[in-house]
Amino acid sequence: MDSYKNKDYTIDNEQLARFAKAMGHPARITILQFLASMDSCYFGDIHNELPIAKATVSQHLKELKDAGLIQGEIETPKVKYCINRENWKKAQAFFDVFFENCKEKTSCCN
Amino acid sequence: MDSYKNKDYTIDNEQLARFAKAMGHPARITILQFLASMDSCYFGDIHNELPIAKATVSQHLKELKDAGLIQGEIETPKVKYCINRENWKKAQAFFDVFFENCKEKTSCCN
DNA sequence: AATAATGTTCGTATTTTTGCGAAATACGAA
DNA sequence: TTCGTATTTCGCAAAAATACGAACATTATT
Repeated sequence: MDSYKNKDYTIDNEQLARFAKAMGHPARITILQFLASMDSCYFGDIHNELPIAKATVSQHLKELKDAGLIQGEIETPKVKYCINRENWKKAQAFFDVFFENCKEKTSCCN
Repeated sequence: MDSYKNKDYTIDNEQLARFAKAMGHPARITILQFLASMDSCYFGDIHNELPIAKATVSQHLKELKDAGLIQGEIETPKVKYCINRENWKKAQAFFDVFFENCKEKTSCCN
């Protein structure tokens, strides 16, 4: 009998990967940065920052929303987007912890 | 004449997205965490932590290596992997700056 | 009611990612 | 030289990501 291996990913690792994946495209990084730098942010403003079609921008926004990093609010006839601060902090904490776990170790191979 | 738009992504945003993308899969997060927590880390050890085939592990390692987050060293007949600390710090700095740019603002929509 | 303004959704095409098993590679040991 | 160990590469398939234009939905204005 082979030794048992617990082979599932942890919830935390799944969550961190989810956040990272959402950030894994320059358009989405640009969107997040843009939103993080201002209060009022309509779809059109965001589209204006990017070298891609409206439909594509909309898709990227949907992914960011699904990952929880932003939120949208209809303000007819426009749509106002902004950072979801609660989850933003959560993401920040996840990344912080992740990177802190690689503090100086004496004997790594480099 | 339409107003000119500078529509290229910045190098920094491309780089950050690249790091984020590399971290955008639970297997790769798990690998990075594992490597960050120890000094000696052979392929087999890594494979043992994951619920996927060797070939797939090898692919994920390649992506992490291509993104610059890890490095491998042949130690015949094994291959020893470790965190690339230089780029790790770089990535950490990128994420830090990114998240810090969303400090408290008074009037966001949430 | 027709038009304009603002986004989203649909349909589609292309590329990339994820995953596996089998074959290949490299090399030390028998 | 053949065998076993350790890992990568190959070939393939399925699924997901990226991107676009066209069509649609909504509401404001004429």
